[in-house]
Amino acid sequence: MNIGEIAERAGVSRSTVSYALSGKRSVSEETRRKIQRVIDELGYRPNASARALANGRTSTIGLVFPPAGNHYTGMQLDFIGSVVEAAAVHDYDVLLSPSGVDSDRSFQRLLGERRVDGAILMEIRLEDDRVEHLAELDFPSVAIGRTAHPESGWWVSLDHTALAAACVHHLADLGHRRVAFVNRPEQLLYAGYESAHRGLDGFTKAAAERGLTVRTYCCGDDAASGQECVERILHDDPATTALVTLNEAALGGLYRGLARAGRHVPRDFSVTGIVASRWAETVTPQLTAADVPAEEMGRRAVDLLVERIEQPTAPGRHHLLTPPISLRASTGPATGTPIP
Amino acid sequence: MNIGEIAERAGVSRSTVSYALSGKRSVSEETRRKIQRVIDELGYRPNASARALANGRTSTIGLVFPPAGNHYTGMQLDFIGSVVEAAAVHDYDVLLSPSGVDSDRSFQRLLGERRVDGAILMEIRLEDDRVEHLAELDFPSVAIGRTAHPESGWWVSLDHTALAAACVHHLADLGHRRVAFVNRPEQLLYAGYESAHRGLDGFTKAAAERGLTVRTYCCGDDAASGQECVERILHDDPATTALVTLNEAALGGLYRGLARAGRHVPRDFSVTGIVASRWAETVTPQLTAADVPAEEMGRRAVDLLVERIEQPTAPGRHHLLTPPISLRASTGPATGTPIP
DNA sequence: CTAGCTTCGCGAACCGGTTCGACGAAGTGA
DNA sequence: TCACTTCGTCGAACCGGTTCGCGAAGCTAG
Repeated sequence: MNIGEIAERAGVSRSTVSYALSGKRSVSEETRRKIQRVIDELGYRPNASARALANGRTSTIGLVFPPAGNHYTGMQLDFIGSVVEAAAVHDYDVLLSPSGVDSDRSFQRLLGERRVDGAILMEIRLEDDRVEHLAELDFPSVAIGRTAHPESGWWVSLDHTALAAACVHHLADLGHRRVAFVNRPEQLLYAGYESAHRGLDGFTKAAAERGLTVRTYCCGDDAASGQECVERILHDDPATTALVTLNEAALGGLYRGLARAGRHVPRDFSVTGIVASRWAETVTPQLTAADVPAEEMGRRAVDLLVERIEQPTAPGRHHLLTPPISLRASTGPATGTPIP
Repeated sequence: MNIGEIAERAGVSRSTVSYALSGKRSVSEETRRKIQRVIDELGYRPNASARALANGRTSTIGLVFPPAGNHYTGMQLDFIGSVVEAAAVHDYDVLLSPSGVDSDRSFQRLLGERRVDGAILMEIRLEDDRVEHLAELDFPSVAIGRTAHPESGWWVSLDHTALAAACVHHLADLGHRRVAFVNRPEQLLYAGYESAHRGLDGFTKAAAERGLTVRTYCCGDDAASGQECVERILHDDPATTALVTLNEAALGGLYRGLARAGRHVPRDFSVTGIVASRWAETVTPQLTAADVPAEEMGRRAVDLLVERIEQPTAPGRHHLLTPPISLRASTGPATGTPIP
């Protein structure tokens, strides 16, 4: 069943049906009703491929998300969900693209074959060839995160520098003097992931400012690594009384490691970091943290992308978000007498 | 840049280029090389919409997933990831469709407009009009979960009945006599979600078989609800010594509730259920549970769907999975002297 | 030498929409 | 009454691929 059949049954031409549907030229009320009746009767819907071919737009956006090898974090999940819902509001579908092992291949699929009108990129690196590549091609895209040269681009990002610094200040205000930083895995840091770098940076600078003694660690994205990381921290400096993390997936393991070592949170040891609220509330005691507003970020990314798609000449726009620290139950005043 | 330009530069016709690419007719080695050189030079890739229009296949599968209002669980996340990766192996892309508030609308988009060659449905109900609707249309689809009439369909499912029963037997073997069941939220049970129903069923029957005293509860998909649910359980029957859950998102809250009530896991109280291993390992003590093999389920669902798409006449196939219970640290022998 | 078969390439039709130019009918103002 | 608009509709071209039928050239066999 196609537009020709509708036209035939309604006794009009194919173009008239098209105009009746799109409203791009006026069609008399009478013919419009005749056409609509036939459409309703047959349950006709225009073929998406044909439409995309004819007018050059697919009404689909690509979501380039990290490979599963990296375990997904809760934040990514919330994010995907919010992108899909926001896209639906603008009448776009979302095509998932694994930027996994063979990222070139799926990139080619999305862009080269023109499957999507624009793309949202996750897991941005400071020097990100994907971002540069897309900018060169003048292909609409919005990054979740900023590269080292964010001035002119389209992106939505957390201010990891400021958030990590806020965590440090919070701990310093509570009297903590020896603080550890638990980052994402080593490979990600080496690969230049911006959140890992900027978070580390913000932590280090703020700690220096407050005269804290710090150690920084990389930690795998799972509970076992988190536990092992705490062991390393307490081994390297048993006088450590607090940690800051942006590794959501390791959080449960960090708590377990502290419990095993006999450190009570928050009495003997404070924990804070940058984590989606839903997960911060899952652990006991609930985590005092800068809540990642994943839902808002997804929505804003889609809004920006749609804007970019619809007016290709517009200058770059972006949102830098700095959510406040939500005080929950995982931080407290330093006792001054750490367990030996 | 299109196939015509390639043809022109290579000095051949458009059809020859097409055949050289698809290999559906023989093309001399010499012309093939000439064409390939031009293609490589220009970085040509055939337009997906045009191809889809011409041969009637989009090389895309739809993943119909639950609305975000329901908080996503970790299992769903792992699942989405594995579907995307498995699809990529078969050269399919994945289009996400929120079956949210306006599920009809997005359904129409996917199927009516022929955006996808087939669909994978999540969050199946015992009486699921989507499944029936697709079966009537003879549209290729695979369900994650089975309806009340699963005989002839295409699906991949956990045997929630058997798994819940296995949890009961595990607890009964440890000597527990008073056991609670923590289900998904009430609305989902009422709506007929199959995992909630079959899980409850398996639990109830096995408990009767072993002569246990049981109470069953519905619980929201978040930590706060989990905590509150434990309070209810201990209020209703303080002699309860164990619980079984298939509510992953409430798990952290269940643990917190038990800790608040002064019940030590597993000394005073045992917890088990049906949960993805990654999340079972996040809580402390780690959860003894039937591990949801989300990755395997996603892969199998895609394999089935591709099979169904490629041979439309094949009879229904399915996989019913019953992963074993992984013994971790959250269950132990009943003490016989519950805390008053 | 010619009939018959392969191999290789071409042109045209087709998939199902959108859009442009043209044209007849009706309406308007002088 | 005539020139000029406006309105509603149609036919044809186009988007960028795929596929079918045909025919030219080259080979083999009788």
